[in-house]
Amino acid sequence: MKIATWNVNSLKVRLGHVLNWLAENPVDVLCLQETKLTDDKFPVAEIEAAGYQPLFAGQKTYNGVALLVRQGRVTADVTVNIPGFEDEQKRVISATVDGVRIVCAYVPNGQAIDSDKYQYKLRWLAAMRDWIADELSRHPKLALLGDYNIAPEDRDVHDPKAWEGQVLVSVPERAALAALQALGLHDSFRLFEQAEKSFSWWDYRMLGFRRNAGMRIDHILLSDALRAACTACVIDRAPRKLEQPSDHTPVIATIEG
DNA sequence: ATGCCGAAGATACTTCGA
Repeated sequence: MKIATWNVNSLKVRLGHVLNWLAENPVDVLCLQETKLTDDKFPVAEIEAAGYQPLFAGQKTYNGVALLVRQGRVTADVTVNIPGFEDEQKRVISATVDGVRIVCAYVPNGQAIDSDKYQYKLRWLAAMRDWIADELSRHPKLALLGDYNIAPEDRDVHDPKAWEGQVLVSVPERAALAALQALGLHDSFRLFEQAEKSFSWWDYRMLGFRRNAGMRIDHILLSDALRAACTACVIDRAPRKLEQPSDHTPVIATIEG
């Protein structure tokens, strides 16, 4: 089984990239973030024609998440957002696919340490932790994929000095990510030998991609059972080189069995 | 160089992203 995550920064603009990528990379599940589409605008026909079943929860302008599940996979128990956590913003969609619990998450950005949005980010992450603890008790095979808006370590940041103490790397955010991992979730990317300065997002400004001035903020966390079966995790930089790219690029994990 | 780029709602700019 191959599972992937990609913040597309508008599915309307990036639909062609997504369809081309799926043709080249026929993963079993692709998790999308920042679709920025209300559900009535979701390109259902195009996704189905590409051989995928779409599950989605969107809103106008901001956020929006989707799961594209390869046709033939058995899908059950679709959940939108974090149960019990009141939230207008559409940031989570989950489903059980061939017995694996897939959680697709778009973690709040946080904007700045002194902003309300940062407090919301920390509250959101605490609610996510509590809910995932519950989910793990029901689903030993669980993968939490998405745009975490957190760089776990300094080696995941192009210029740690410049970013020190800022949003995406601050101590409370990293502690919130560590609290998720303490439930028994593992950063699949770090299970394997990886190139230095491996990133999943680059700023559109200041020639970020050309200078490889990026961050690794898109992650695939795997439960113990899935970690044991994981044979690879890679970042695919190719879509970031296309015309009119998303600022994020896909991350893919391979799980045997 | 966070006044930079890009998307979206709107229609002259603003908000937000990371």
